[in-house]
Amino acid sequence: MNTGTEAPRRTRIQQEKRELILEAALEVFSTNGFRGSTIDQIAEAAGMSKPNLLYYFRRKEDIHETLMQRLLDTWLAPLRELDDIGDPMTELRSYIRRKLEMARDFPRESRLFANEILQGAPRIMPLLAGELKTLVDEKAAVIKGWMRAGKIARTDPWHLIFSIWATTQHYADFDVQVRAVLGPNRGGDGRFEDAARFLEQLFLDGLKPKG
Amino acid sequence: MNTGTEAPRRTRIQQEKRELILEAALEVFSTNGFRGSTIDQIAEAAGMSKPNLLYYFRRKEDIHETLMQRLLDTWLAPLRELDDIGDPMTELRSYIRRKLEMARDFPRESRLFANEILQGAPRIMPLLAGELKTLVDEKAAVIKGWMRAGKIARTDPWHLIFSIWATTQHYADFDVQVRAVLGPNRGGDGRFEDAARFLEQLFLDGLKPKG
DNA sequence: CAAATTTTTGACCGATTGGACAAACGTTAG
DNA sequence: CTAACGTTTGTCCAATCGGTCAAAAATTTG
Repeated sequence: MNTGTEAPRRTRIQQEKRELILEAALEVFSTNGFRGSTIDQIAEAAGMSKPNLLYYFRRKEDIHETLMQRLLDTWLAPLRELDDIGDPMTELRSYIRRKLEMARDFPRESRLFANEILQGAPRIMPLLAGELKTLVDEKAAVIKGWMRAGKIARTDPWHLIFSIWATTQHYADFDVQVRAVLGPNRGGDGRFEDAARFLEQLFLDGLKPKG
Repeated sequence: MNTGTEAPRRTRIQQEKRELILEAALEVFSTNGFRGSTIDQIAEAAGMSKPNLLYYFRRKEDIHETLMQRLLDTWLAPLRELDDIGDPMTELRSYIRRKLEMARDFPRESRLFANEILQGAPRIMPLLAGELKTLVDEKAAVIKGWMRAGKIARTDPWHLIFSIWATTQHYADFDVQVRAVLGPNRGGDGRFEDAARFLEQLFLDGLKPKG
């Protein structure tokens, strides 16, 4: 009765090994990009032979695709949670905080995504112009409502969202540079709290001195 | 009298062809990363055969290295120009504007740099911890002076610089995503002016509604 | 237990990779 | 013209690439 289009049944071993491979592939892909990564690298990182890996994922692209699908769900979760119910300024502040926490806790996911976009998003272009655009447009409308209600200053909601993405993901994607510039003292574990404090002030009050 | 360590003398043809190769390599490296790019791709983009290309640059790494050296000079120029002479707020605003113009006019350079950092900066790490850190520390001191003088709000100067880098370079590195989300209307040529307006407001006043 | 099924691996394949090399070609100075 | 030098290319190479396959090993099922 298996038509070939249903979700495949998987044994316990298959589930475990697939997780192992995806974990290893996340590490490798996020630091070398898709074309820069080899199946051998992933297999070695996963502690298995190349043919064994190919038994679970028949093609290199299949691993990357699976990884990307999972990524986008969790990656956009904070934006999805941006809601119209609470206080706008609080809502935005907690969105920024959540995004920064994700950059801290899931830097590899951020870099995997950055690698894909940097190289022209050849594998997720439809998703960007479809699902992502829809979501952002929806949230931009929410933000516009806040502006009309005088709850936050009037600006471009789309570019506001871009600026939040850029500033928070910077601490994952450019982590090497951030740590190099901050040096051993300021570049330690505390750098994310410093960043959180700074970003909160930036998005709240900007840089103009208080009159 | 050539000791092998002096700067090599180059014919007119050599200079021209080397330029041609570097231009082609910038295109290829910036979209595929170092490992993801092949000499054949660069040679074809430069309109010459692979052995011919290797006559001008003996190794793939040599091309990338030359590209990176040139890049860093021009890339940090705007920050170098940040000076203590003018009005602080104006000075910062024009720094942001210049960085955004560079993201618009030299997106390939931005992506080349982003690719290198994303992959752990294996080839320019010493530069980051050396020359770059020195420059940023110097400018952070200037900004701190402005804060002490009450010219701009007190925050972390290093993270301020990061946020300017992140928000401006985002429009080069994530250009595909920006255009996909903005759509054909808002994502056209005007997007950089929209971004400029938004960033100016963000860094000046933040998002708090005017009382 | 034994049979059926799933998992693992060594060996292998054609294609592509970065690079070497000598020969051919073009250019220029004497 | 010719010798010297600079430029270009076809051919080749070893290493690595993504992926196949049959057979061995391990596991599950009856």
